[in-house]
Amino acid sequence: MLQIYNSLTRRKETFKSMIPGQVRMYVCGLTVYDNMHIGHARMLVVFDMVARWLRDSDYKLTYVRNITDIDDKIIKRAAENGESIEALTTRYIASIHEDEAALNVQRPDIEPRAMASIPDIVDMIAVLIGKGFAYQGANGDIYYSVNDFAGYGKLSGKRLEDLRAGARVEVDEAKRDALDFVLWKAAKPGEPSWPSPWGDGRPGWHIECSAMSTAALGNHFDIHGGGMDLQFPHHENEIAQSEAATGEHFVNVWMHNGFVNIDDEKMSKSLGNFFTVRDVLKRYQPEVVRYFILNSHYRSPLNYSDKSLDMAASGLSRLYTALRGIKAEQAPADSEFRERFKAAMDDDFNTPIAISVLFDLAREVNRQRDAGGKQTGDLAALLIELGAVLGILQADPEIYLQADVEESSGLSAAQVEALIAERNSARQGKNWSEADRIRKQLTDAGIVLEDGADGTIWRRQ
RNA sequence: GGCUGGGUGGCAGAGUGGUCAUGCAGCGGCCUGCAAAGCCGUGUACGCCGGUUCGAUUCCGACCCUAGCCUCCA
Repeated sequence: MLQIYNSLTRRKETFKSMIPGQVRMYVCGLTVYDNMHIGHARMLVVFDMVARWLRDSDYKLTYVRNITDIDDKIIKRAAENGESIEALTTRYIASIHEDEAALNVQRPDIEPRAMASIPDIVDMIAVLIGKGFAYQGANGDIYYSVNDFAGYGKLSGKRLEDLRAGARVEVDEAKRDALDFVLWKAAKPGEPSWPSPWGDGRPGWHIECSAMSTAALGNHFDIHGGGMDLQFPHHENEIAQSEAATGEHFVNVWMHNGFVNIDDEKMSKSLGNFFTVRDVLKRYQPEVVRYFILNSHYRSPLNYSDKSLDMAASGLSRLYTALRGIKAEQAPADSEFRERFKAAMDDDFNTPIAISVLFDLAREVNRQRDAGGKQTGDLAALLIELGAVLGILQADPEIYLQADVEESSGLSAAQVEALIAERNSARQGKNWSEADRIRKQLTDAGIVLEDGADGTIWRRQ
């Protein structure tokens, strides 16, 4: 039985899908005006893992993740670059899709874009105005009236009075209440706009997700995800908009992934302390990044550093080393490892424990191999199969272990093999000092040699 | 100030009312020309102070420290 921590109730609950055997999930995607950083990668990998586990648990999943392609920052960036919004967003959507593919993140079933969803957005705003939940300010903007929605604050545990007491709430003459948020921004010169019953303009950010999720999945669906920072106000506002518009309960389970930190401080654009996925992939294989992310629980903070990535690389190498030189056979249907893995994943997607099961399984593979056991190939197949749920261990071990990255020490596979051949002829002549000299040269270049009965194999550190 | 979280062994990171997390690093052994990899063995970890209990890192209370949100943000 799958248990999921629900941000709405602040506890773990047994997951029960609305339609037996089917799950509908919406996740807030990226605003496309720059390359993605490791924090975005975490969100993508976490919900990819969730999607894989739901499918592995035999749910028919409809996974929707939006693209925000119209927004203040996009307009600003396009103006700075002197390019069109379309050119900017097209470029970054392509970049993000490339990074996703590198990280082995499967594409969502539906990837709606805000600009293509304007009619749905306008419709929802019209309903909100009609029901008295929204009004037009003196400046022409349409606002949501938080005082008219009784449940405002239920997701984030905030009360309107407390929010008003916060010193940083902006004062805006056009709003009836300082906490009211914009649904439709009246057109400004030089900015893109669309027609609406309230004049030309463009949508506010929050209404985009309400409209896109409802259009794709209906008024009421199973899971809504996103980063922890979206809980308030974005998700709170989505609830207010959608529930006011439809009169129905919006989402059953709210899931929020934790942040990636640098030196225990949130990684973010505004703090300027972020690492892009592209930069990190110059030094580490994408699978290392994926392993690093899944090696801690999705709700915990994750501290990024070279050291932690190095440690992740070491751990992943151990798993691949267990698979090295073994022909995978038939994964056993019944296995203690399989059961433990499932129990971990069913417990609110506890991937650190699931990975620990992989290590236990790798040890058993190694033992069996050392003992010449018949089950070696079967257990290796199981290790690969369970790895697939996490999106790891799917490469040929030889290829993974010898793969080069852009910023490496620089020895090509051919150079390594030439040096190995040289060393092996020295070894044949029992010229140990020469053999050790060559090995030292390789070690210094990050190449690890292993002399076995069938010859010498190598890998990158 | 309000609302959420978190403080675990050298490091990373789970978890639990009373023998095991797991990984990295370290140490000893086997193996090896020597290594590497692997296997075996190895570490009196749970912020502080009280309380409940036969027994608490795990439950309760206070305290200290820390992160996030309250403004765009995965």
